[in-house]
Parts: sequence; C-alpha cells; structure tokens
Amino acid sequence: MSKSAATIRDIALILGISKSTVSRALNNHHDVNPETARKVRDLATKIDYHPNLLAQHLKQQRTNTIGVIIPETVNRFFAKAVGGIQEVANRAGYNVMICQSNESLTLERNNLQTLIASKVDGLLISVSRETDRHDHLQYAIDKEVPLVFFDRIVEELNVSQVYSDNYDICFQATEHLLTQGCKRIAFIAGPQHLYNSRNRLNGYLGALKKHNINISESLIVDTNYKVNDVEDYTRYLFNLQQKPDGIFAINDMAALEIMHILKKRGLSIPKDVAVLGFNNETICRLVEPSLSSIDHPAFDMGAAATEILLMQIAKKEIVHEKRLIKSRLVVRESTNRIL
Amino acid sequence: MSKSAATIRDIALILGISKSTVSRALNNHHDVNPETARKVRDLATKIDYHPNLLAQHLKQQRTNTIGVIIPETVNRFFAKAVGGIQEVANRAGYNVMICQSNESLTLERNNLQTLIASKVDGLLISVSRETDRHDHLQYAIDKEVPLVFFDRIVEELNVSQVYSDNYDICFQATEHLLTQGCKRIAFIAGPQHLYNSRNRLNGYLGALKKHNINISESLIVDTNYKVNDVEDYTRYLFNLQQKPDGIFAINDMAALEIMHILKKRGLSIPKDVAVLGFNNETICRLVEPSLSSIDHPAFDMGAAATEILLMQIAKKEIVHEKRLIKSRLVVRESTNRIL
DNA sequence: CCTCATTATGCAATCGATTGTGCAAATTAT
DNA sequence: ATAATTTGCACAATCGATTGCATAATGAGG
Repeated sequence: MSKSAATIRDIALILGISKSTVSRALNNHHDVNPETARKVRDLATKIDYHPNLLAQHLKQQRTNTIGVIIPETVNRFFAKAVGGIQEVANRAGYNVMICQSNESLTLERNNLQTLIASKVDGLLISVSRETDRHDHLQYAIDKEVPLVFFDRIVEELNVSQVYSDNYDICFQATEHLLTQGCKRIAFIAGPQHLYNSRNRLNGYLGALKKHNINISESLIVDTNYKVNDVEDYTRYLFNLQQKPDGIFAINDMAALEIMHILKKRGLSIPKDVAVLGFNNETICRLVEPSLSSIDHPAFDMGAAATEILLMQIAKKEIVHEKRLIKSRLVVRESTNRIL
Repeated sequence: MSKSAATIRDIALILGISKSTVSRALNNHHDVNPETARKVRDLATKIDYHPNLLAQHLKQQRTNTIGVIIPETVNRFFAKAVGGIQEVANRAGYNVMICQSNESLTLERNNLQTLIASKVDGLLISVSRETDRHDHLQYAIDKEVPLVFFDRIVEELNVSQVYSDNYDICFQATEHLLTQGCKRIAFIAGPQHLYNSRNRLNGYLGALKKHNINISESLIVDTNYKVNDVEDYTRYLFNLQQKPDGIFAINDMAALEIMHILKKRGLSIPKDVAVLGFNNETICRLVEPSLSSIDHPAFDMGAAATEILLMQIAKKEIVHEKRLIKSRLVVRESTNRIL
C-alpha cells in the first residue's frame, strides 16, 4: 500500500502527548487546550496527516459513503443520473461508490453484497434488465440498509422509490401519434418483468383502447434494450403484410437506427412512418428529420433519489417515499405529419 | 448502519471456540480440525456471516479496490473506458471505486485525497480539462501509490501511461482532408495545457507543413470541450472572409452540431465543407451524411491501464510502462468529396 | 516411562482511529 | 486555608478482523 502514512500515534509520539488528545484536537473537541490543539493541527499539516478512513469508518460504524448500483454507465440515462447523485451526495459530504451490474443479475447480486459488506450508509439501485427475482433486494431490506430505487424500480418492494410516469407519458405519446394520423403504431417493448416496461406498454395499449384502435400483437416487439437486434425487428416489422406507419422506439439510439434503416428502404419520415424515441438526447435535435422523443429527466431522478436516501440515513428510520418525476413529450419533425 | 451484522465473535461464542479458530477456519488455514472447520462454515452460512470489509482491509493493509478518477461518465469515451476497467479489475477480483472530477481541478484533488485516504491499492487517472498543475499527482507518486494515467495523460510525470497516437492520427486525418481537396481546414483545439490537445494540434500543423499549406491562425479555435460554445465558434468561422472548407471537430457531438448549423446555412456537406469528428460513436454511421471520425478505443485503453496497474500492484514495484493504443481513421460520407 | 513431534486451539497484539472514565493540576468559591 | 469545581490530558476499551506465539492433547519412538 505505498509509503506508510502518518497516524495520530506519530503525532502523539512527536508531541509527547496521548493519541486521545490528538484525536480530540483534530476533531475540535472542547476539552483540549487551545495551545495544544494548535500544535497538533500544525504538526498534522506539516507531516501531511490524513485520517485512515478505514479505521475511522470502522470505529464510527458509518462510512459517509453511499453505494450506487446501475446497469451501465455507457447508458447515458444512467450516466446522467450518476451526475445528479454525485451532485447531491457531495454537497452533503457523502462519497459515492458506483457499481455497474452490466445488466446482469449475478453481478447485481455481487455488487450488492460487496457494498453491504463495505458498510455503505445507504444504497441507490436501478435494477438490471435481467432482474426478475428480488431475493437479494429483499435481503438488503431485511438488513435494514437504507435503500432507494430509482427509474428501474421494483414496485412490489415496500421501500422508497423514485420513478417516472411511464404509463401516462406513453399514453400521451401514443395519442400524439394517433393525432398525427398513424393507424398502425409499432411498439418496441422492454422485458415485461420490469415495472417500467410493463407500464410503458400499458400506456401504449391504453391509448389505443381509448381511441378504439384494435391492438395488433404483431406490432408489439419484445426486446431486451439491446441495440444490435434493431435491424432484425425493423426488418420483421416492414416485412409484415400490414406495415406500421408509426414506431415508438425503446430509446433514441434505437430510433435513430430505425430511421437509418427506413431511409435506406426509401421510406420517408414522418410521412410514411412516424418515429418516436425515448430519452431526449442532445442528438435528437441535430439529426434530420429531428427526432421527437420523451424527456426523461435522469439528473433529477438521481438527485431526488439521493435526497430521499440522505433523509432516510439522517432520520435513522425507514421512510417509504414514492416520488414521481414527470417526463415530457418533445415533439419534433419525426412525428410531425400535419403541415 | 442497519441491523448489526454477524461477526466472527458471534460464531466463536456460539460454537464455544475462539475468534482465531473461526478466522482460520473461514480462511482455509491448514491447522484447523476439518470437523471444526465444517461447523464454522456451516454456522457462517446459517447466520449469514460476511466479513466486515472495513476491518479486514484495515488489518490486511490492502483493500482489493482500485480507485478511478475520470472527468465525467456522461462523456461516452470515459463511460466505455470504465467498462474496460471493470472488466479487467473484476476478473482479477478487484473492486472499482469510480470518482468523477466533473472536469474540475478542485474536485480531482478531493477525489485523489479521498481515494488515498481510503487506502485503495492503486489509482487510474484521466485528468480533468482544468488540470494545469500537477502537485496533487506528484503527491500521489511521492506516496508511492501505484498509479497509471490513461488517455488524458501527463507526459511530464514519470509513471505508467496508456495513451493513444494523437499526433499521428491527427496528422493522418488532416492529410486525408487535404487529399479530399480541402484548402482551409479549421481545427477545433482543446486546452493546450493538456498533452492530448497539444499533440492533436501538432498533428494537424505537421500535416499542413508537410503539404506546404500556410497555417492560418484564424482557423484554429480554442475551446474547452464544452458543447455549448459550438454555435459561437461556428458562426465565427463562417463569418471569416476566408471561410473554411473543412472542419476537424473536437468530438462527434460537436461535429454533429456543426453539421446541423451548416445545413441550416444552406451549406452542403461534404461538398462545401468536409466535417470530421472524434471518437467514432455509434451515431456516426446513422446520421446523414454519415460522419467520418476517429476511432479512439476507449474500452481497450481502460482495460490496458488496469492490466498495467494490477501488474504493478502485484509486483510491489513501481513500473513505468508507456503503452500506446492505436486510433484509427474511419472515413464516411462527411469527408468524402471524391466521387 | 520419558522425550519429542505433531495437531488443534487459545491468548493477546495489531491495524488506526474514537470515546467513556478517571485523575491531577489549576482555578474558583467559601 | 480548605473545599469544590473546572480544565486538560492519559488510560484503556472498542470497532472486526488477522496472526505470531504459547500451550494442551495426542501419538510415536526409544
């Protein structure tokens, strides 16, 4: 571990006082002579003393660290969410330990175990797409580790959750496509054991029902958030006898890939097919036609989840706050068929 | 900190043996009765014992954790690099603690201090764009913390570095633009205290010199990797009397923004202006015209840096390996002016 | 029967901090 | 001058693990 760092013992020996006094001096306790305190602090600076956090945390039974488990940082939604988490956590003097599950349940389990064994003060979790069992999460709850889910939440578990109005926004977005004259809207659905995916699909179905559009199973594509099968299902959709005239993609990158394929097929967007993304990435306004999308406020969700977690840690009681962060439909050219 | 977890003491008390025996049993020491060992392990499983990592690490003087300091995870290059880091680290049984400097020198300093105080076994660093002083990095070196820089390296410091051939690739890319008939190539340069930025600019200048193109200062734009001033400098460049006919952007998003602005101005890409990006994001092949870019292998750089770091940790000696990871020019429509 | 290994276990120190308790010296009150 | 209080500091326990050394029990060899 490199050169052995200075400890309070070193300071104590040099000044000929006890470790306890050094500790109290450094922590600004009242019952230490101002003169001694000054000497201690000066020497600490001089020999570059920094408390060993392992020792400190072991003794204090808290680590000032919150653990974060997300699927992947290459997923920009989560990268942004981490931004919000760090912002709030750092401001409150907390450190953040980020783990990626790589969308794997096994890794998610390992991460959880490691973070708990490392005695993090609390956990922020967005589950992997493989997470169809919750024993490990229930385990954390049973251990009474302060815990907040965000975005990819698990509704069944009775803990704090920060989520977005997936049903409503997908309902609204689908209605928007209908208003634009779409009759056959394809929906790219995520894994149905995920609460978010279910809600999104239901929002879509709800809007169709409301407008008495009959639901065609062949237009609902099951996917796994993977980008590489976009080409497959797009080919499938446009080889159907009754081709779609609108596509509600699972995220912006998938939408862009779809647009790319459709253009190559000589289809015009939005005239022949309207395309709608999800996440409202910067790129949406830069492509041609610009991509309509759903603004899904990642930073805010991360920040909100962290606020709730910190509150929970401070109160030392389990709170069950469910906070909704609203999404917003951003209409651009790719779905604008009314000129 | 939640429900107090089981400790070896608990196991020892229940079985009526000593802590040391429990510890040895759990760590598969030879000199413990197989029968006792079995009982210990069974009970450990039963009462869900997991060693307190703080205590373990404090005693062992190593944490099995490597610290990572990167500018931002929302920067996809770094998100991917983190992927490579985790891959290699986890395979070797190491955990990863990721900190973002948010491109701020102050935060970078804090992160470094925290990670060292947390006794990470080694550090992987890609410096922030504000990092124009190196005292904190030298500090880590003096403390003999195993350290590897990657991508945004600091050449002056005598430690292991994983870098890419910025000079060569920019030279090559500039030559490519010249071959395509560009006469006035604008170059968007990053902060010149960064080694990478200097090399890139020099590669560009080198190619111009080789081909006897006179260098026009007005075509070299200084920027800070910030996206929001793209509009400003694009306006500036195209209000010049002698407008550019090629732009070498600082990254893909900036390139896309530039293309967007140019299209609005009625300019044709690549005919009027060739545009070249940097990073070769997925989006490059999906836009119209598709964007030429430089493939900058993030995952590999992260993985390589981690390999070197782990080697260094294992050997307990300071190695100074400089490893080059080659970039690659990917030509697409946005710079292809020869039909 | 005694000595010497071998085996299995316990004791106690240690990692580097924090903190309750106690005590001597200094200060104030009586 | 004596008692009471305050001030400043040291001792030792503690957090939860690991590990060198001591020791007891067992068995083997002479």
